[in-house]
Amino acid sequence: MVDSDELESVCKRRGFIWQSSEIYGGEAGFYDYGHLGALLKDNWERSWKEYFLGLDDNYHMIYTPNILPYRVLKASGHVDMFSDVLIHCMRCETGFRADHLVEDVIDMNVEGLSAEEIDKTIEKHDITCPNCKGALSESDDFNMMFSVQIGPTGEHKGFLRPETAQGTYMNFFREFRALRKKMPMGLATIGSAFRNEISPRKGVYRLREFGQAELQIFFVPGIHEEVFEKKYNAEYRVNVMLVDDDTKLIEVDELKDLPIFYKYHLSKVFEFFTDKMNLDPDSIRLRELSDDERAFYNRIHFDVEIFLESLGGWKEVAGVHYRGDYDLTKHQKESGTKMSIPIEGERVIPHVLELSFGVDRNIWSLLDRGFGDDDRKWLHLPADLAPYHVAVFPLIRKDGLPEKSIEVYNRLKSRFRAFWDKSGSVGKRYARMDEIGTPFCITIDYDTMDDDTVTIRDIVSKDQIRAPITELNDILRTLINKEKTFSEYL
RNA sequence: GCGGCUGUGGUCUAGCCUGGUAAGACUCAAGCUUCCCAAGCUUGCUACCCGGGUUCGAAUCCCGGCAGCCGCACCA
Repeated sequence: MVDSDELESVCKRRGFIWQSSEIYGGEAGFYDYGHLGALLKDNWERSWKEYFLGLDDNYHMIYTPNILPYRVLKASGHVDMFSDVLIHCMRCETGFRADHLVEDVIDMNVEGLSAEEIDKTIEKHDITCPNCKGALSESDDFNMMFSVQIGPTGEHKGFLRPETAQGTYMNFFREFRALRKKMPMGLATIGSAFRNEISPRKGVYRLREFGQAELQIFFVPGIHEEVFEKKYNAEYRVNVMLVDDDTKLIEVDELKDLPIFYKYHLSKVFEFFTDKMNLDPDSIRLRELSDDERAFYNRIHFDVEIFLESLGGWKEVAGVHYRGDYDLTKHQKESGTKMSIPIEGERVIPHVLELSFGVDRNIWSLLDRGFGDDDRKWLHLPADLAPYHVAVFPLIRKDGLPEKSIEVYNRLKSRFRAFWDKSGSVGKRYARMDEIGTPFCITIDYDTMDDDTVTIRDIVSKDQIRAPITELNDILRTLINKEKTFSEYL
């Protein structure tokens, strides 16, 4: 059982994550990454890039701005759809989402209606507060986007982007040409997105500014799927929960109604969590969303959920969304810029498969799943993601051991993220490294002074091996890259 | 946004009811000690969420704000 108070305490004490602007009392929905959190986040992002760009030679990274002009988000539908019409009872003050209230009472689809239209509907059907039958206020449009004024007089309206994807969609055609018209094409990006959540809570899980890592894959169904079919492994096993069903581990090919391009990427996403984040398959599931839960433009939608005790259960950390041609069609129509590509003499607008990851939620998952406070407090992180790969200590602080340990540290620090310490006892230093997830600790003792060998201590087992200083680079590299396990060196 | 609870060194807590200039544990830093898993010793840094009010005097009582937790609502 993860003690989330203890985990939070470690995060603050050691330098991972804490509330932003805290010296002024803080503001809900914003978090800072300290020096260890920043290392962990950078490492996760690097691993994500290596893995997902590695899926295909035509998958690439791009970066686009945080601020988008009004017209972009008008075209994407966010100005109209990314908002809630709120209403409250004038007697008992209870607040409601106006569209839900109207739908409950008169059974009509009010999606996309403006505040004025909803007010008219409420008046027409004489709808009152479901709690106390009191009269309802006029409804109020609440858009989840942060608006910004661009330019000296603010004459250009814009928004902080509510998702990183729109910047990518707008670049589809330029990159299609720059990449010499090769399809399928993948454009990935990592960056911040902003949503003015009504009630951000649960630490880093619902933020107003958060990181997204997204890969948008462009292709034309029936034309460009061969690439995926070749890579697809029907026997790959994934943990899924279908609508109205229990969680079960099955071969991905048993997901019969899904196209291969979808199953291929779904299984690769699952593999990222098991192989790169080292999460137990039992703690990960792919959950199919019902029609109600899915955004209207998503044709197929599975969320990746991880069981996080600190947040009370299964929590969404990523999603695989088949968005069809919705986005490119909208941008072609509103911008007047061609988004279609020539296929057998016709022009076709490509479809999009989106792999979307919440960066902060993924970082939190590593901390939650990795934290143990049984006999000791320790973090079990994948070695290549840990803030430090290796720490170097003198066993005791005399007889030249500290100087020798600095020599070893200097040999390692250009190749690894290394840390050197001499304060307290060696046990204390191991404990400190346990707490921040440093997988390996090297100790210089009296034998080192005779024969230039050192001990390497493993965070998981606390076992030690003895190795010559000259072999440290190779041993650490094979351990961090998982070419060999620690026990194979025992 | 509504209701309930809460806010004290880096972390976690005591003190608050019954106003009189803050205590402990751990952590951290410097040093001593120490031949492998938070030992011990010495010294040291660091706090009453913010603002206003009552009072000779406020961590303590009152009001307002902010933040956090729980519940409701929300989560394109």
